[in-house]
Amino acid sequence: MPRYLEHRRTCREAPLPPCQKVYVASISLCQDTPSEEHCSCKRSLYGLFLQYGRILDVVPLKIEKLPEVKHGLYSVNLLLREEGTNNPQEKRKKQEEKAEKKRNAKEVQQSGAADGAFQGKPEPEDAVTTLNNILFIQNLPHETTSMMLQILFQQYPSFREVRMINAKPSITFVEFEDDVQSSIAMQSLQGFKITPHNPMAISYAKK
DNA sequence: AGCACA
Repeated sequence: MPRYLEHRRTCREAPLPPCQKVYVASISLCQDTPSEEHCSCKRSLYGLFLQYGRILDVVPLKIEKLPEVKHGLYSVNLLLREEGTNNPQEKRKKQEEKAEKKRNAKEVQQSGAADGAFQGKPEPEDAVTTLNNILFIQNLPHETTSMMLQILFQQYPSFREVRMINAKPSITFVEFEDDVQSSIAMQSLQGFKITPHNPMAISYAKK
């Protein structure tokens, strides 16, 4: 039995915690025929939403008003994770991050650097600042699939395709039709976490 | 950290 189904079964059998919130998200998706239990989109949605809480179900939606869209729209129903329900590892990491922020703030003060310290120094004309209709994504967790990335990026207009690199699973390229659209997608998804430990780092691809 | 495909 696939892991995402195991997870769902556990959810059904386990007594529910005092009800938090039920979150419903609808997302337009892939072309796969959703043969009930194994559709790659469904699996990807489980993968993407697991971090937010206890997934009750991923339900294909029927859209009568859009007869040409037979499938590809799902709602994800889940109980949002309560604050502080995260595992101890995460807690520790958060504490470390806080401590580091403090340290950094001190260093800045001591060196006398103000907010405008870098004003006047022109940014180097490198890949980070050069617009491109292709985005370069880094820091992806191993379990990332191109379907997951497609779900994330195709919600922005003029999405073209995701190209993963087999040899380097933690990076990928996402193409849009122009650099205006790619920039919007970049801003919106910058730092998006597929797992709590992997905020994605998005920059423009090198020309 | 890292930049592939055409």
